[in-house]
Amino acid sequence: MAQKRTCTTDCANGSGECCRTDAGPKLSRGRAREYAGWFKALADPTRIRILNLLAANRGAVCVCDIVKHFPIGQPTISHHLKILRDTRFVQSERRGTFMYYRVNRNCLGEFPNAARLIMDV
Amino acid sequence: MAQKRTCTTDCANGSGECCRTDAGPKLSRGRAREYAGWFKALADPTRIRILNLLAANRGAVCVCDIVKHFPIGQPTISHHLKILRDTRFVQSERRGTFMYYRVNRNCLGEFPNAARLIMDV
DNA sequence: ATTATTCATTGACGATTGTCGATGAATAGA
DNA sequence: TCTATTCATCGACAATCGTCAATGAATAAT
Repeated sequence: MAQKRTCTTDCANGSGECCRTDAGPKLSRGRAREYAGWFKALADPTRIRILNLLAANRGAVCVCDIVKHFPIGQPTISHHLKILRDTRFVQSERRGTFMYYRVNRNCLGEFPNAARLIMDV
Repeated sequence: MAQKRTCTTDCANGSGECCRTDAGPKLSRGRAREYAGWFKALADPTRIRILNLLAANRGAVCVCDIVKHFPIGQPTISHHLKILRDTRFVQSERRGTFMYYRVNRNCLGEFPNAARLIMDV
């Protein structure tokens, strides 16, 4: 019978022995799902460029103008805008028949916060 | 014949008229794809919690210890670790039969940079 | 009212993703 | 060498995603 080998996960106490009390994730499943959904909204090149387009324009931009800059159809742009709006990366406003979108600049500050919460303590 | 209506995308010059020169995305398709791939690596709750687990442990953690903390199989954990490693969110190191993973803390600083590049200028 | 325009929604499709079980490669002890 | 263990890879499956064409709701001009 072969002797049971043990891994030697480094402990915080620096004992160098196998860490029987190694820490699990501190983030709850729910919060992880929340963050994942947030990152998922940015996990598409088209959405990133839509966001970048909105940021490049000082004011709000109407959908028809957004569509002009992409080689995909209007329904798809609307689909992406909905995802960005649901995750609060953009805000929308109606003016008559037109829908205007602008980037939500508050989200910029949220990035470092998210990083800290995931990667720290 | 109905008169053509025009949208009134806000111009930087504040003219209030339809902005015929509204800016397109500044980010190239290639760079957008690069960023999207980066965010895509974080677009899954399990990967976020793996990252969080690694960050919660001071030293490196071997795969078998990671697996203990999740209700999914070892091949799936390995799959997620590969994605996190390919995107440089984690680093791996071999010690005998065991593979040890640690979080790459440099990535923390990259978050604000990415935010600025996407949402600014 | 009628017509034209903008934009969101629907249903459908291929492609991608997360998961699994099974297998294979590498290593260490007997 | 032989056996046991760890971990990565493969093939398969259901679920999700990005895209499209078609349709619908809302608004404005005639």
